[in-house]
Amino acid sequence: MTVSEKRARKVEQIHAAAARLFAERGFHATRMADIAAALDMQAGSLYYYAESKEDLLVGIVESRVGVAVASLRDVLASEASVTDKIRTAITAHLRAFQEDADIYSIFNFERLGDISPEVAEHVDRRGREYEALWGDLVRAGVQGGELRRDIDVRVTVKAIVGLCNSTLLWFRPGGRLSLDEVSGEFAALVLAGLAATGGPGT
Amino acid sequence: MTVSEKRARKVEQIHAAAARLFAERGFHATRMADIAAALDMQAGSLYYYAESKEDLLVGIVESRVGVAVASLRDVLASEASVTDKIRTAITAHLRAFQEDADIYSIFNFERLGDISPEVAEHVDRRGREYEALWGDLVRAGVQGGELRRDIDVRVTVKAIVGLCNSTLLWFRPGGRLSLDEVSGEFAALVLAGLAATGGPGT
Amino acid sequence: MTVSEKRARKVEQIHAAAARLFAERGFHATRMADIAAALDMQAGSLYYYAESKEDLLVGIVESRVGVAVASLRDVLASEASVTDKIRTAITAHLRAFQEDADIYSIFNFERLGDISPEVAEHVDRRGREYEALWGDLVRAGVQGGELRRDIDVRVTVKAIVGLCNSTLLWFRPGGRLSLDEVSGEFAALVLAGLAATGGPGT
Amino acid sequence: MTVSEKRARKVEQIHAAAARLFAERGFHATRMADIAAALDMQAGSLYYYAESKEDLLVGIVESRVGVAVASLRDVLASEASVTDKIRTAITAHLRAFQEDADIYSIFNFERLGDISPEVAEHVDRRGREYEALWGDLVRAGVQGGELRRDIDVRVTVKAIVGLCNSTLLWFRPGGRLSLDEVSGEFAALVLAGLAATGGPGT
DNA sequence: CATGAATGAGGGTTCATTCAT
DNA sequence: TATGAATGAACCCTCATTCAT
Repeated sequence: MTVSEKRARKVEQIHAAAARLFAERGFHATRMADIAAALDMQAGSLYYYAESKEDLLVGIVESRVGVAVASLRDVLASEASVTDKIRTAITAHLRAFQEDADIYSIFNFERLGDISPEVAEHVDRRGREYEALWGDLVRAGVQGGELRRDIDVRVTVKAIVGLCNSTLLWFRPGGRLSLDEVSGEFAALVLAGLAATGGPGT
Repeated sequence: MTVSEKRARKVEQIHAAAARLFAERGFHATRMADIAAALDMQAGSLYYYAESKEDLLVGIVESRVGVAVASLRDVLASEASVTDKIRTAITAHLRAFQEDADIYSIFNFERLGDISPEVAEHVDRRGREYEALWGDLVRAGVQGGELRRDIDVRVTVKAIVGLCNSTLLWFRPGGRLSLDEVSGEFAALVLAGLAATGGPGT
Repeated sequence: MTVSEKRARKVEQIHAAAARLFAERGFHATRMADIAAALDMQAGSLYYYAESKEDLLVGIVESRVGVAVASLRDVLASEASVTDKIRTAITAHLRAFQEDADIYSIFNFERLGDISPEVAEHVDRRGREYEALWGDLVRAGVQGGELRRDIDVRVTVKAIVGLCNSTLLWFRPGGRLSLDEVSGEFAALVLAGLAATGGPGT
Repeated sequence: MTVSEKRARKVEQIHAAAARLFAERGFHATRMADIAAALDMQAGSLYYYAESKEDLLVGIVESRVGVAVASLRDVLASEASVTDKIRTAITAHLRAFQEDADIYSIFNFERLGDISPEVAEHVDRRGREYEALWGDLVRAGVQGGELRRDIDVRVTVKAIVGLCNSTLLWFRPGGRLSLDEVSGEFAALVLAGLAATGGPGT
């Protein structure tokens, strides 16, 4: 393992520890000393790897933003029906949250604009892209007759995304229901909620 | 107006200003001086009305927690069908959020447990009560045949509440859709999503 | 004494204490705690009056820069001969240094450009003005025949000013010679050094 | 080249780089990392050649102090007239400053007493020796009738040395005037300023 | 009640220095 | 010898809180 590989690994460890604490306690309530302690270091040592606490947050965010969008893009690129795509996309969303709960908690709950306007704008842009993809999916469903004609696409997208995001506040793996059960339940609610009642064209 | 009435009014003004700032910037990022400045006061003067910044948050939370539950209890006490009650309850939820966005933002996004375990427990208890009422409503709908038999009540409740809560992040009065339009859209999604497909008893 | 007068007085006390320490130890070697201790305060309290340590330096410099130039301008406006003006101006320079040794030490020895480019530029500009006035004086002496024709005006000015400035490093009131004796000696050296040897026009 | 020669050479490089930075930015504003960077090294590596930052300064100062005195002693040992010796000594002073501006900037502007009282005392002693030599020269001129009787020798020496030292603040080789021109101008000023007006013995 | 002033604890950050490799 | 890494003390600065007036 080269020197710079070791360094990169350490940076990643620091990002991971910081992300966890930022997600758990919030950016402001997390002290550099907390992050350092989580890694058995001194606070000052962190500055060997990051220029500032803010830089830590920016580094975390920048390194992960875009993953969610990419994953949904894959789902959309498939040949499945809109119904199947929605089901799959909801599962993907929840799975991403489970795998990277820290970063998504930061995206959703931290006021990034107060910390770094640039990174906030970056995250917002990705969020808008994500919602735009969902919008395309829903619109396609309406046009193809799988989904109701009378829905408002943008509010519907907000609803689906908000629904999925809300799991951040309560879902914990190992609880009563598995992630797949929850996403199944969500998908059933959403699909039934949006389904065209009669056949296509009604 | 008696002296103590004036005092109570001032306390309320302070709570309102603090609630707004806590909601906008977060508890940690809000300084006592910010709150004071919003009221054309000096930071030190706040201590005639609150013992501490924490106490301010606790006061805000304690004075409002329970309103949401009470409002839902009213909805449940009515004679309407489950379907109508759900529709009304969603509207009530969104309306409460619009009227008191600050306090609900604090409930949803602030880590109360890190500030005051007691108040956090209090809020959580009310939240559980609120969800319990929703649970009763949903269960009644299932039993009465208005709602699908195969739903998981607790996840369904999480879904509905999470859906409604998510409006805190994007809904702004005066936007493209009115609050009633959004709640109508949400209700349609939820009701269609949960509706028993065949007639009662199927 | 009004509230804002008291405040202004305190600011002045802080500036004076800071100026003295900056002059004695240098800006970087002076800690905010040192300044505060000189005033029987806590370091944090200084921030009630100044935004930063840098701001303290800037405040000190900005409030005094220009005094030396003004004083020389007065000398130049008089009706005396160039010879007398030079003598008077040298005395004025040394007297200003004695009265405000702190600020002039800062001007001369602190690297202001590393602390605040704006304030450094301001001080430099004043310094150039000061030298320009000396240049006018010396040139007038040459043209009027009081001073030698073969001198280089700019170097001569640097010499005179450098000579006077050097007293910052060694002159202390109460020493063997009084300030007037030193300035008399300096003036004699400079005037004899620059005097036209023959009569005017030689 | 032996191992210890290589080491000595490296020490000298480090001293040179450190001296330059200390002169440019000041001791406190110069970081060990800056010095190391100037030599394409890591800060930690400097500790193979110096025990501390302070030690670096001490090493620089100790290795050069005395050169100026030696050079003046040579001038004094010659057979020239006092007038010629003064002219030569002024040139030597300015030349030494040009060749070793860094070290003389440190001598003149750094508060050595705050860093190492011993080295400060050493430098001061050398400075006093230097001034004593100048004093001998001036006194000889007075006694020999070349210089005015009424001058105060010590102030005159301070004046000459201060004058020469001030070039550190503004003289840059390659400017409008050469170093020889400046020292010629200075010598003319000083010699005319000190010259006995009547013949010897007046 | 309200304010201006002051406090002091604590947090982010810097940097000379050390040390295992 | 040189480096990357880590340390820890110290510094600047913030801010909730207190208090005399």
